[in-house]
Amino acid sequence: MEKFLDLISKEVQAAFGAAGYEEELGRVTVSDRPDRCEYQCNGALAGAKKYKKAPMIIADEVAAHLKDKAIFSQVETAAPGFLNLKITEAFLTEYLKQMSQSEKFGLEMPKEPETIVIDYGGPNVAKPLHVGHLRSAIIGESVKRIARYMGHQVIGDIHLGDWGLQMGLIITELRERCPDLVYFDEAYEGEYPQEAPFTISELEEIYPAASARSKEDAPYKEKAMEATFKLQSGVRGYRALWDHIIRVSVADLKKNYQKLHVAFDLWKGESDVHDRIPGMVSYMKENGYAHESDGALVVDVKEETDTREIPPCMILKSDGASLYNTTDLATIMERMEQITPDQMIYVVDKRQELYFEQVFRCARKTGLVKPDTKLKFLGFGTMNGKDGKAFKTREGGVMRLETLLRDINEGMYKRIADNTEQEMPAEEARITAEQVALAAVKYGDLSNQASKDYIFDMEKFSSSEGDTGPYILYTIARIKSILRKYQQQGGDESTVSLREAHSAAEKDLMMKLAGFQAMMTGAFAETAPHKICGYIYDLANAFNRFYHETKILTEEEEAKKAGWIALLVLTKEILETCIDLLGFSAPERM
RNA sequence: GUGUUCGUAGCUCAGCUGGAUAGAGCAACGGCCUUCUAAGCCGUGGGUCGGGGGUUCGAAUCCCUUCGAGCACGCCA
Repeated sequence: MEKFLDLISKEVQAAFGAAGYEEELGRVTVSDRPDRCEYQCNGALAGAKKYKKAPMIIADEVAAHLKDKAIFSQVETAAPGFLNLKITEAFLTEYLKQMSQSEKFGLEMPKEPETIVIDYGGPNVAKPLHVGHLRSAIIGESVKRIARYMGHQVIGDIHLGDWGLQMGLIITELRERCPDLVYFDEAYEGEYPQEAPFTISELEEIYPAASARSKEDAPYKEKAMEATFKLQSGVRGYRALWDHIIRVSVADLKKNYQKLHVAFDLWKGESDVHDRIPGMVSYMKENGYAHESDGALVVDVKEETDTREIPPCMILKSDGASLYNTTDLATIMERMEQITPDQMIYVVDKRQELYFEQVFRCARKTGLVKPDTKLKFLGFGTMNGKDGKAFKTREGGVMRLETLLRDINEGMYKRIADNTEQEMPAEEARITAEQVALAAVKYGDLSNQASKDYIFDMEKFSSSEGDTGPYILYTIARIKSILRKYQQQGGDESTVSLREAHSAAEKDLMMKLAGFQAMMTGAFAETAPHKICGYIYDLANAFNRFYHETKILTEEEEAKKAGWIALLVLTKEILETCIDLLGFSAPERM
């Protein structure tokens, strides 16, 4: 289905053409002045210079060609050259009917779907998730769902930090504590135990301990580096231990991401491309891309148009070891081989922008990707506390994600338990609390532009007043409640049909619904989940206004009531679709 | 130092491919429940869009400059 605005624009563009002007000028937008019109076109103003004519004259000429068009109920011109339009109820209603009968509300699917890899999450194994991981997960998940809904083939890759010194540190610390473990017996040739010699809680304690010690204890750090080397060169016992670390850790990560409604298609990590690195490095050397600089191996990525010096992309450190760049490039190489995506999107802290610029340029220059493969950096800002500084616990430490979510859930549970309006069993209250809490957190994050820092204010996010997740859920729960009662009255949702609006509020709601496709297209094109938030907030407002002035279930005229029910169904479906794209869901009641 | 992002109401944020009177929410104040969820709705007050200059018929939006804040700048990720 064509977008609503495009259909209107088409008419106006044709009118511009008929009046002897270029059709491009006829682009229509939603009105800035709802007191005067519903849609507006500024083309006459834009065309005034080109045609050396007063904009008002152009506007009047175009208006003359629009007067008898069936889709407009009002065509007016206003100084200095605005074209003010209102559309007919019939046209709007017909459009919404088609929308409600179409797959994905008539959203047009791409002729050639893209394959897109989204790299987000990026946790390290053996380390608990903390609030720093929240944004990547929330934004990445939403971007993934949006792209998928738009008809593309999307693969989410968690890209674990599962290689390197951190692993050596854990192994070293384990060896200090339990030197008798069979994994450290180099003479051992038998099978290693199935059971890991540690739990996730132990693992989470071991890493920080080892990390802290390595900073003060040089010989210890030596051992850790040696352990890292042994692991990477494939020493059996170390690999077996590493396998345990990964398994225990991944199981825990899955559990935690599941609570966030975040699901990855690929659980790849840095270790997956380890074997590929030597080949990639020699490829870069042999083809003259890489050269030595201060002992390190680098690829120059400067370009003439640069306004500043872009440092070269380092492939190997001067001690010959690989680094993050190396595994990232090797990962790109592997993806091109195995998936051949049209686009790769990295949802990463914005402070890494320069770094990724180097990696992308290097990948392009060395032919790791095709010339038309898009590499996109989606950098997000910092999550700050109410003081405007980086979000911390009261004690000043890094807050674990689990702790944060637990606190929010508890607060929300109390809120529900205290609610006298809706009494619900404890079990339902618990599930509802989790749903509302997740909506609060995600909406609070996603309603801000991803690239900006934002203030994480849980009190504000979990309030149902204003532009918040709970407000959206409340609106949906309200609609669901009416639909339930309608069924109890013996009504059948599946047979109802939309009717023309009887009030301004109803028409406004209908026009908001009609804007769904344009909004989705924009949100996808700009990888901007906050546009969905803005849209559903407007939509929820429009619905609540309509709700307050309209008594639906007590309406005596059955056809009228059925028309409203149809409108509610469509509103609910669009709201639920949108929140699903944001990564949360609504309860039946709250 | 170089580069980059940002500066919009008391607070938190939209708007930024130039268009009419710069929008929300919170906070403040005032209304609306014997009828579909008041976690709601309606209303009032509140702004030199950091400052200055420029381009334009028209600038929060584009350009320059200046002040202020954040961030990044080869062997971390």
